[in-house]
Amino acid sequence: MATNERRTREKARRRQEILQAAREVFFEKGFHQATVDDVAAQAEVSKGTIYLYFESKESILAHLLLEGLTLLLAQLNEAYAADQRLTAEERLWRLARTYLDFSQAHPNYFRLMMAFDRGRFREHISPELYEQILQQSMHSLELVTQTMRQGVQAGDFSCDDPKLSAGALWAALNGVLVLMANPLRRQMLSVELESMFEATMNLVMRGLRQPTA
Amino acid sequence: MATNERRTREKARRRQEILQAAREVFFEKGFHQATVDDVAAQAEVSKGTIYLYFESKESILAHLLLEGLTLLLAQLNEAYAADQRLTAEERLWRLARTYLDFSQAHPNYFRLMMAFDRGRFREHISPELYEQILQQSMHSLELVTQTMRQGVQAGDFSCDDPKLSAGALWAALNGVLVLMANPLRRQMLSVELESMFEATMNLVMRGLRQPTA
DNA sequence: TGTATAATATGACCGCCAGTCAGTAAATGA
DNA sequence: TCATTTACTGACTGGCGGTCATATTATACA
Repeated sequence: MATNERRTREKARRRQEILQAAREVFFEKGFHQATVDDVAAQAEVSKGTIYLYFESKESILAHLLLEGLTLLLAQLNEAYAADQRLTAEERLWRLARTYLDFSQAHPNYFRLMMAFDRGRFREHISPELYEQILQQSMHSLELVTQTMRQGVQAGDFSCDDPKLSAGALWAALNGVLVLMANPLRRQMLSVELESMFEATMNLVMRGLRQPTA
Repeated sequence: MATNERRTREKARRRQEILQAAREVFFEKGFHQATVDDVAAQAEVSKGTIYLYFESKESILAHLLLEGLTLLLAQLNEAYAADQRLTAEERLWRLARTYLDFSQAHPNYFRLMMAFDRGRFREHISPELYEQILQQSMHSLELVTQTMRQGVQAGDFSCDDPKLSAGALWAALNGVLVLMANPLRRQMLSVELESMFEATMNLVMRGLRQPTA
């Protein structure tokens, strides 16, 4: 009896349809403006059905975030593995550039990531989902940490703790991307994202090259 | 007739009472959990009265943010002006440390500042208030920029654009403070805020000292 | 002091929305 | 064909931000 199998498939498809509808509605109107009824209408199901597939509005958003993280991780992986002969510094630049590009190409996903760090999600989603989200970002960070180690081993970098340095780079980039996402901040600093990105990366890179005091 | 004067005074006092109540309620329960009725109850007025003094729930929050920014600016000013003989590098460390301390001593104010950067306020508050908030942060940043200039003039730093470097430092610190505010992120990185702060500052400082390529 | 007027405060009420659940429809299997 | 499980529906509920007609209090003036 292949019925069950088909059922499972159809259920997964319906779930994807809802997620697709949510992506369109949330990214179009913004999470707060968009209502679950909007999503239901877009997905051409009733509101009740939404809640058969997702536990809450926030949970839908969290699944979108997971999508975004998976996409980002894929791109970072690609950047990381593209050329085996890259120096650590070149690799860091590539990873950072990939992150920058991602934030520009998928601002909505990026916003979700930043919202996650601010901790609004935790209370509204299952621990399992939360764990998955965390895992994805840990994998991404691991690529940076590995590159730090590579740099230390090659004698290019001198840092006591690669993980710490990776975290610092990550945090700094987050800060830049969030800050420069605001048009009025750009105006206030009279500078565009690209310049700020390069300035920050240069500062950090020079710091990494320098011998530890 | 001094009646009007007294009226004005009492109105300002009532406004402060509501703000005080909002501070307690919002910081205790969190902005989203707290209701305007909660604030009204705490302030011992009716809900309607709240709306005689503030245009919206978000507007109250924005005024609290302004409070926080004013407090921060005062502390930064103090740190900046404390000792005239400080080198630029020492000053930057003091300013950064002051910011760090502020974020720890007043996490709720700090959260508001970060929320502001995410841009959720703009639609809900008056342009004037928005402008004031922006002004406060510009003043704060100006202290950092000035210090950068000092460093360049003294020959300690070599950076093309002091404002840009100030922005980079600011953004990086924001990133660190936001990231490390999340307990699970600290766990993920197996590091505490203090270490991350110093690591990031060291990276940036070394970058500033280095001659530009 | 009494009364008209203005300033202030109130809380019942409205519209909106996330989330629920009793009921309906469709698919399955015997 | 009919019983049972599965999938779906949308009217309804509770809660909250915000409003406004009404009440209360303070002031001005005779």
